Amino acid sequence: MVTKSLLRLNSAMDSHAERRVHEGPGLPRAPIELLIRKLESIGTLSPTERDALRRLETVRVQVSTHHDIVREGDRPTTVSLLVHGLLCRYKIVADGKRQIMSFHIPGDLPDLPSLVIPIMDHSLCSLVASELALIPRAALLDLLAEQPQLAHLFWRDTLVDAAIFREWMVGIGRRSAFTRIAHLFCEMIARMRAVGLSSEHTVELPLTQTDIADALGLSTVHVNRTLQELRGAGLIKYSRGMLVAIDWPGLRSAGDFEQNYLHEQSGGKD
Amino acid sequence: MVTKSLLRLNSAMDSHAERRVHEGPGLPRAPIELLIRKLESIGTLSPTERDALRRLETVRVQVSTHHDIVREGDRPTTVSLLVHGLLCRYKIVADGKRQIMSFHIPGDLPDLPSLVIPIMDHSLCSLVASELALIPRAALLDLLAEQPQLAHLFWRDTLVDAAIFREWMVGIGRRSAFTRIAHLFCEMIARMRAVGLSSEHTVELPLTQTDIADALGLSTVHVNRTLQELRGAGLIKYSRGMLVAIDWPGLRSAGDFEQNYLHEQSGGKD
DNA sequence: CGCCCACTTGAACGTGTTCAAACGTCGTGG
DNA sequence: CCACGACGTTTGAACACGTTCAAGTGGGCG
Repeated sequence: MVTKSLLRLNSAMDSHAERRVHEGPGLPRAPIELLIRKLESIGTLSPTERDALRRLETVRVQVSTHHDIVREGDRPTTVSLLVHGLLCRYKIVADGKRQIMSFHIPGDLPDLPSLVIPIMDHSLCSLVASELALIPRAALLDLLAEQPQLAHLFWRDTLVDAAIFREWMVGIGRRSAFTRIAHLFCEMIARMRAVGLSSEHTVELPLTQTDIADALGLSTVHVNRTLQELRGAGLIKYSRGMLVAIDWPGLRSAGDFEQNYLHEQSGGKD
Repeated sequence: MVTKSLLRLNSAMDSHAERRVHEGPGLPRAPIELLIRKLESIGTLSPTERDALRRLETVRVQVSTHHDIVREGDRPTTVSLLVHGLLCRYKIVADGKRQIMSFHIPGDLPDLPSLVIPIMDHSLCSLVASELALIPRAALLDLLAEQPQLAHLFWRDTLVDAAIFREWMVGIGRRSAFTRIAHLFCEMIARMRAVGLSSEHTVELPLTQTDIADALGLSTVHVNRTLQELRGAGLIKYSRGMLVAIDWPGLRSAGDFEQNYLHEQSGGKD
């Protein structure tokens, strides 16, 4: 189901739902450090490259829940780095159903593809109130032209992205609802661990059951019942946006989860 | 269903199912010209870039039906350019079901991602007897290091690839079998038109019903019945590997097909 | 306090699956 | 030349996983 808020016509660039703050040096949790950590989770950065990244200037933006950051057909002039919150890519099909194609956690650059393919073929929206750091497209293009190894790493990031799409396709096409949901939870936990956003097997994942349904091609009713099964099987606890994998090995095997497609640099810890 | 042939243990590099021919100059239908046409369908090439591409040396290889060209876990040392035939990317899930994630037509570089992510997270196999031109990985890396614009275009190619994954996800997740199959046919026709492999709305597409089922997350039985519906609705003819869109506008609307996600350079003709 | 939204539950329904069998075609070998 | 096997396609019938519709509960926030 598509919510009214998803269809609002205000664009990210002129919305009152945003608050913009120019980023000075020395602010806590500097966005670029998050990006560096993300890039280092899938590859290596030289000190020169790290410094070059740190010289990027960004504009911090706050967006409210269910705010479209970019929309299908847009030609964004900035690339969004997610600092805090949760985003998703989605498309609406002919009869109004929504398909979510990916979730994005802090450190991600969900509209990085627009650097190379200027026109968006899908929309990007916040699932909770979130904070972004906008990187001007031109500045990033200049940086990548100067630093070919960095360009390679950004390319790599978009390829890991594609690998995640493929894995979701396998799930939607060939796995049961139970396995699909377990797999999604494994993936989100693994990705968050890789960038330090998880303690033990607990993560903050404020998805509604509708979000999960739209991501996995299910109905909310069935998601609800399947979540109860997962809880009943002693695999997870999940309430008020906190997901705990009580039985991590059990969840992995229930979800048929093989971490290799995430292409993490320093192989997972378990 | 997974066929025995998909599980054979011979690898592309040592199989008797291959015949290798070193590529001399002046052979008819030079593989690189195909690649150039493909790249020009999604962007522009300068004369310098075209010449640089033409200096790539390739090894021609023939592979038989259902031959694994690269397999999950491999680290290929060449990048495959499909010259003739039809390939697919696939994964096998825990209970033995196969999910096909993409089809590849002549001009495609299905394992291009291995240039940047050396280890394969899925397999690549031929659906009919096919011909490849293998480009040494190192040579291609050198070329892209010298020609940043060309590197951008290859990046772009992998991003269009990802856009196709997303569109398939939407289909598998949120569209009916009828719409899904119609959409697949539209996509294949559009892609083949873009590289000149289609006359009118007729294409050679030697897929079995099992291939279609595994690509769209359906059973072969249901694919069979849905194909009969598509024929009955006067939208297509499809036999012996030749697909004809009798009613192209009808097929497009039945398939909820919006061409934009293919990001073709010179906007489709209809 | 009252509304909105997310979650939960029940029951009927339907799209697509599974199992089973038969048919046609093509290539191979006796 | 025909018998045979392999494979793809077609059909029937029972079944199941997940959907849809509908109603009601619960919590957070203005």
